[in-house]
Amino acid sequence: MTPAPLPFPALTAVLKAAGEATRLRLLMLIAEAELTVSDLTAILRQSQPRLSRHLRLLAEAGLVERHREGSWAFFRLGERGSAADIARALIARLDASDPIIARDRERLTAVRAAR
Amino acid sequence: MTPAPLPFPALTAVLKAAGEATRLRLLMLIAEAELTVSDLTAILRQSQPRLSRHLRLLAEAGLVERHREGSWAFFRLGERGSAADIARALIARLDASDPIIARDRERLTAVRAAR
DNA sequence: TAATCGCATAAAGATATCTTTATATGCTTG
DNA sequence: CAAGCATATAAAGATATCTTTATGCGATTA
Repeated sequence: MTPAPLPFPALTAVLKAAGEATRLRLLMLIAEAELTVSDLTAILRQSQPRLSRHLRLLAEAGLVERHREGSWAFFRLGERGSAADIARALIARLDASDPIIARDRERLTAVRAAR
Repeated sequence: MTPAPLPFPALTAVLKAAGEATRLRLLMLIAEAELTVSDLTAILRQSQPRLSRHLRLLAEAGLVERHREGSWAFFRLGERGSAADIARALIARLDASDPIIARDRERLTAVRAAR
């Protein structure tokens, strides 16, 4: 099954959203687990408003989905068949041994363990 | 054969380069034919310095290759196995019936006919 | 219910990116 | 070789994006 084609403005938005270091790191993490904003601040060591904004941009581009549970906001990759397929394809091309990514993943493991 | 993985900074650069409307249009066109800067200015109706700059950014990200022939600069997609594979994958997800893209392609046909 | 937690958002400031304008260089052609 | 063509690049101005700081609000907890 070939992926659903995106109109030009939608594809531009997806790439613009993914083409920023912090947001790409967020995508990598969210692809591995459903995570909350505070999980992500703990992993990336960046301010909560900063990450909230980046997460909003990712959601607006259709790359991630947000769902609230009580007071937490969980993020996960968008459905298969959506723009998030592009995120999956990109992640597959990322060198997992890259130090930035490897460190983020270590911290992700720590955060998950601390649950 | 799975595509060569990119380090995190390289992937960020690729997405940043592709995530801009004019550059994405350039990629679409260059994927179809080797084109010169003046071909591209005729198709996109944008100024020569503007396109030269966008082309440079695409080349720096490894998406396109430039080669000079006399006084012309031809652009084509980068080799298979390089970052340009991502460009190919993105193009495959673009809705070819999108009006912007369709119009660009018509003009591309006209430019090729005028050779 | 008062205090805290988790999150969102807006305003202001800082930074980056984009576009135009002007100019330079190397071909090519008359 | 003079003129025009194809391209590149830099400076300046315009615009967009990002980050911090401040604040608000609903949910949770003491």
